[in-house]
Amino acid sequence: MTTHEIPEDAEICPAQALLKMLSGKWKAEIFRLATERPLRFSTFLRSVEGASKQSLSTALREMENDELIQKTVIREKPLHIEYTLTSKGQQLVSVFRQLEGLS
Amino acid sequence: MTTHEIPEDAEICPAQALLKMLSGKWKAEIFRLATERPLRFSTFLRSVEGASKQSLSTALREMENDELIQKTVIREKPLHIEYTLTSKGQQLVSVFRQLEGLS
DNA sequence: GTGAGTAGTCATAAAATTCTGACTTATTGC
DNA sequence: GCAATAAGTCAGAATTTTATGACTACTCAC
Repeated sequence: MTTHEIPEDAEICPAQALLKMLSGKWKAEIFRLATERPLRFSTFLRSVEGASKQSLSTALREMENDELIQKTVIREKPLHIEYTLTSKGQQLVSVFRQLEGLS
Repeated sequence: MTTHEIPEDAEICPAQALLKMLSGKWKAEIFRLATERPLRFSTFLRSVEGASKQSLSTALREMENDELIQKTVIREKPLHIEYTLTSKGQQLVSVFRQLEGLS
């Protein structure tokens, strides 16, 4: 059968793709916090009630793959990791800010 | 205990609220189709593979409550119902269009 | 080398979301 | 009245997402 392969992930609409990248219980919050300051794994868990290590870990990895955030190892007093917005992520911020004007 | 009531739905960020309104398996697609032409219940079910009556019904009701779409009874040849974007919904379209410019 | 802090992974359990299929109500054509 | 179309609702099943709790690995201070 030379089925006319319907692409499994037929994302024609960029906005739709973006919504998918930020869907899930914690991704929007992760993104928002990362706009304010570098995000750390344990800090997020402590401050955001209800979130689990597992979900956070998965969300961070997916957002990294989607190039919304990036991971940096900080070799300092307490060695740790920081997640910050990529330039792609930063670009979204200005679009989101416009939303705050609307009704 | 006069707990300093942490509002259960502390949606301070409008962008976050919007993402929530468009989260779920079919809402983005519903929204996108509604930007193109009035949306009908059975047409959606026929054209979008995998969607169930139940989910569609729920999604439409929620989006109506969120004032993204509105429901109109069309008293014509085959009496039917049309879902169209509200002005609030329309406003979002221009914001989404900007997304298409980004990487 | 022991203990504390940071950042995870893994298997399993619980919870939330979505689908299935039967049934309902209203309108229209014959 | 009878069948067809449109737009649903409802209970229960299946699927997907998220949470739990135990455990690992690395670094640093003592």
